Amino acid sequence: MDRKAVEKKWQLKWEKAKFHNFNPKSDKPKEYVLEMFSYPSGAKLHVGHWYNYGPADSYARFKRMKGYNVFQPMGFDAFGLPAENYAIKTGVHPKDSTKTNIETMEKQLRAMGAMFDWNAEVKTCEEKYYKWTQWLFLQLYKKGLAYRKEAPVNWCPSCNTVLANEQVVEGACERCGTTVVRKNLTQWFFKITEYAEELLSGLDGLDWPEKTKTMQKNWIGKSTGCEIEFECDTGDKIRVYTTRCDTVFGVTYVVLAPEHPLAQKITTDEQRDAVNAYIAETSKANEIDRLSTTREKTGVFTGAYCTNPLSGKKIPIYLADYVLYSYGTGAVMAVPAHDERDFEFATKYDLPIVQVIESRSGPTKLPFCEDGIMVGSLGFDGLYGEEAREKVANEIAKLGKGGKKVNYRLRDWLVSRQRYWGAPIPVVHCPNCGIVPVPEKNLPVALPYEVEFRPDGKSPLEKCEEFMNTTCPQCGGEARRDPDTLDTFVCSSWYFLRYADPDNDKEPFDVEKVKKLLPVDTYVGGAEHACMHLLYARFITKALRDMGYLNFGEPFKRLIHQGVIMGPDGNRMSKSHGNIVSPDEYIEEYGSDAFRLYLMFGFSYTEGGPWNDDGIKAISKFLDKIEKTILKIMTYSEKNAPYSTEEKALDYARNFAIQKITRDMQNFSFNTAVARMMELLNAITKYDALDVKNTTLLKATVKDFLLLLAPCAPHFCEELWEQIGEKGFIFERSYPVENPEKLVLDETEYALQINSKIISRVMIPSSFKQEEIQDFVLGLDSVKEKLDGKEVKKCIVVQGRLVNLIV
RNA sequence: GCCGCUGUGAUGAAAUUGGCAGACAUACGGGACUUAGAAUCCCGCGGUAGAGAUACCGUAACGGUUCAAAUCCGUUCAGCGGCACCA
Repeated sequence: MDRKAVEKKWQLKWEKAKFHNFNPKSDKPKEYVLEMFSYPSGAKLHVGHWYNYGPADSYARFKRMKGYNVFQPMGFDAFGLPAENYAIKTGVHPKDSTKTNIETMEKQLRAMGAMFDWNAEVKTCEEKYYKWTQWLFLQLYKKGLAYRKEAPVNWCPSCNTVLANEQVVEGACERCGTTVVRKNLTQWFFKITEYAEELLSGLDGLDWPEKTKTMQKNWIGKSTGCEIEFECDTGDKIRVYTTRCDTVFGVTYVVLAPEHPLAQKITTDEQRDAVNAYIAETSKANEIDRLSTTREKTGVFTGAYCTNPLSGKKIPIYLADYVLYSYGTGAVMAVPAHDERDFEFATKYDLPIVQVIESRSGPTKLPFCEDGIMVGSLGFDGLYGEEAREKVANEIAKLGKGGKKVNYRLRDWLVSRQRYWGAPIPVVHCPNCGIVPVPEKNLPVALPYEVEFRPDGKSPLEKCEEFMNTTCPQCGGEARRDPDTLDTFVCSSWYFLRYADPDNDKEPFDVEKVKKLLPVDTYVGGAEHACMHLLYARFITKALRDMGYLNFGEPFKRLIHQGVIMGPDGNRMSKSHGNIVSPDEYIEEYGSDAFRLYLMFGFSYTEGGPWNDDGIKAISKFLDKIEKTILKIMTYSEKNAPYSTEEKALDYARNFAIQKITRDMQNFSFNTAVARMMELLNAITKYDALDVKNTTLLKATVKDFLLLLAPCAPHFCEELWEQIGEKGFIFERSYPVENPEKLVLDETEYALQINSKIISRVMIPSSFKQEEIQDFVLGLDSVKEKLDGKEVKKCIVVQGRLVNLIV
């Protein structure tokens, strides 16, 4: 078979018949199969794309044959840094390079032969799309879920530009290697923290990899503790957050983050110089240094004191940058005896260490950070762990000095980027009215083409006067636009909704259409998005739901991560490793079906692994053998119809394969599914070698075989389907369903064990029940011989598996 | 440092979730057909001992639970991924 010609032929036929376009009128149950859309890079489709899209498409095709109305769209996550960086390097405008790249990739994706519904295509850099991304921003703003505040950004002093987190590699600029510093700019945020609790609890009901759920859980980082108020001699009140309020009697000092508003206020005159110097010093330190655990702790005494509300003791107040202003209250109570960090700090600055917790088992070695028994804590002595914390927290609440509190590690999502190639933030800054959102009817705020995007310290858009100068929608006076663009993760946080209604120019999507298609039934993509895209998309979905646009809160019911295909050397494929494998030559030589099938067979889908092409030739031969065998068998005339042992065996193999392959396809266990197909082909060949055969059964089996294989080798199977004289597309046919009767054999092989050691295998009638099996086994001569007159104490029978005699 | 995952032949991997370890392939070895084989077909293929039937050992290492462990529990080692002063 000329595979390349055959691929072209069927791709054309499918397209002509609009065979892959979703039919909204169908009464079949819908199945939304989605693969993460790709970034249009200049290079060709790489093995990773193929590995993501090929097998996932086979799944979609399988579901179609199983009777679902499948929707499988594809699009491009087209805004973003790489295009802009490429432009800076070469001078080619991002819009132009992106357009060309999308054209090439689209062509390649079509050549792959996946059943993408190109009618639903979405490109996030097009006005007709980002208009609605901006709309989304405005809705969040209206709801109070988008706000502005000053925040540190990554700044490269050499390139003179803001960097995205992805561009900071080990604390240095990805491009020039200069150490990145912190710089405070006013930034836009989305209040994802508002949904922290639901983002956490919603995970339980999802059919997602446990690993990903755990990562999101840790990222959200719920912590249950207690806030306690310490009153300063100045009258100011310092609230601290702690998860160990049972150690409150061991507090020997209180620490504020250097940015804490009270830091300057409470400082005494003698300490003022030292404190100012310390604050100046720490503000210079960059994020990376500051967050490093190995860094030695530093701090400074403020000269001020406060009072422990429970013990009444006076304790000093320090500033130290090991306390984060952005978490909890930005202040902590230090208990050196029961916290490693406080212990280290107290040791360095010679502060008292007071033990108030005792180990339940063995001696207590300080710092002792586990749960223990309270000591030296007045009326609380003797209490342990959770109960102790409960009682202390209640007491604090009773005193009006705080109480239980839940905190999350999750921070709000910083969405503004001082970059060019993104959706402009639809906001106007008016000298009279302040921040004014652009009215929805004026959307999109179009991204201008003629812009100097080479970095020189300013946001690229800020240099474009035509863009920046506008009038205030509220007062009509002169005003300036916001020069920032939105993080590309904003664009990708709702694209799966737009697929349902991609050409709507009245609204982001028709609510009814989305209700019908969403949520996504199966989402396939890389695990690297666990705490970014997947979390953002969940947040946006919940926010839109609460605004009344959606009737569901979780966008992706089932999630599958394909593994990573590494270079042959076991490293991640990259230019710097020089280990990139291109699919093209393989497709040229063996065809896209063979390549896809090899990807499915050679790797465990969710594991991936180093590339190795040893098996691809074998897959190609497998296809050749199928072709040869099937075409030969289909020429047989149907006359003989014996049905005995061999026929039963073939029928068993056929139905066994149907059962297992169906299960494996459903579970994304593609390697075993293909293995079962090979087994079935082996059974067919074996039967075909007989002199007398039931050609009716054989031909029916062969047809089932083709139907089973079709999702995994679509062009190849369409062609054979036609060649054996069938009408219409093979994908219009139903996937075979096993006949359970044929799976029941007269006899089943059992393993025979004596004292858990296998002594032999025997065939036992399948209909036998426990006792019958036992009697049957004990009656065997070989067993009697082995038992040698010993008494059988116990007989364990595992139906259909084994018999274990304990003597 | 903390959290999570993984560890099975020469190789990619299977194993109905506690029930015959190594399915299905690749590589390798042997044979058939052939002028020839990188084509096709057949046979073998975890290790050790043995001519052989067979026996013993074997799922990173050690220990435990069980009639039965790759699978469950504990300790250790190795690799990968995530988080990284979150009080």
